[in-house]
Amino acid sequence: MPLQKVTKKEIIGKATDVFRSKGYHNTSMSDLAEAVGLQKGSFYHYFESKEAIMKAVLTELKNYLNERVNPVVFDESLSPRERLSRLLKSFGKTLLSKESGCIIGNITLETVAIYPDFRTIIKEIFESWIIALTHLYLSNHSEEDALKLAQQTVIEFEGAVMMSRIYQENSFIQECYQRALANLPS
Amino acid sequence: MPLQKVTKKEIIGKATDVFRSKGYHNTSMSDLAEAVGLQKGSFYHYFESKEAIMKAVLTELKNYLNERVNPVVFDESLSPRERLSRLLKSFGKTLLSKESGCIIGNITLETVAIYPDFRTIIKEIFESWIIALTHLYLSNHSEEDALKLAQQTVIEFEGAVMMSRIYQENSFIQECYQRALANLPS
DNA sequence: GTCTATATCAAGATAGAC
DNA sequence: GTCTATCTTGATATAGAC
Repeated sequence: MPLQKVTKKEIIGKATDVFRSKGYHNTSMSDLAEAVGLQKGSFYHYFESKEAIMKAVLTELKNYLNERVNPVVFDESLSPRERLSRLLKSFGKTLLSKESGCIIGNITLETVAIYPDFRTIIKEIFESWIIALTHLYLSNHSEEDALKLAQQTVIEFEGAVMMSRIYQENSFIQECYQRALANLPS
Repeated sequence: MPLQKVTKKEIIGKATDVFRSKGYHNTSMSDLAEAVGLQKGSFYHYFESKEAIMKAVLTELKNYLNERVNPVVFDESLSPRERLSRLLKSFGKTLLSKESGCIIGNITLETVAIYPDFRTIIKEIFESWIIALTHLYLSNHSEEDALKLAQQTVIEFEGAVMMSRIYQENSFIQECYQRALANLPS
């Protein structure tokens, strides 16, 4: 029996990069197979369709963010500002690449109208992120204001990533981080 | 000689709607032809490729915004706040649809890494918009602040449109308008 | 579990009749 | 200027050998 070349988790990781840089419709099953060193036919042993692998990528992102990234907001040994700083940095590390932008943003605009399943997972990702941010902003804002600020931070994050790709410079994202931090006491 | 069914301008108008709702890669030449009531083969009489029609759509948007939308910022018979309000409304009317979001945002994330020509036109669109917004914000801000606020307004606009599509509600865009208006004296 | 081979279909684009 | 017919390619997906 032949050697197993990859694990499902490894495939999901590589597929994440491919989808982020090429988008959904412009990514072929060959692209995905090649990225993990499999023949196209072999790829179907792990995922039955392109929709299935995309869903697995989104679900893995959601789980990772909920288990490894969002919980930092409850670390009371750190100042709210420090927690926000770490949250934003981790989010960037998980979702962004310098050349390709945000995988969630890229996939959202391309698929939200066509694949309700994708939209559901993406919505959950944004919802937990907004909850985490709201928790931090509550340290010096009313509940209503904290929620609005959290939504605004997410909105600016995605908008800034788009602008950074058009202008090919990072300053928009940096300033977005700074504005978010300015919402908390220093 | 056969009847001419459509003009180039009409095609560009219909194609704008199709590209906005289906994106670039998921739009086929058949989709475009069908939208204007032509056979696929006939469509090539007007545009030699999908890239060409997309470029024409972006260029037309750019020209329309520069000639018909952005100039409102120089209408000194109106208050800066009223001018901003009209500018934002016209931008929305030109670029957005309730179901499909912003054509510029949609096309940007999908093509910016692949088609430098698209990126050039899109960048010009954002640049003129930022210039127009900066002009308005100059009425009560320093040059540096006005530019930052203008960039922030654009960023929030695109981010808010994305969020409004995920959550399927309009409030994000409304609040984005309100925040922009709050930058000017009432 | 991986491979090669292949079925099926739709895409972008062209040719030529009217 | 529009049509039908067609070429060519690349896509998703499946079948079956090893």
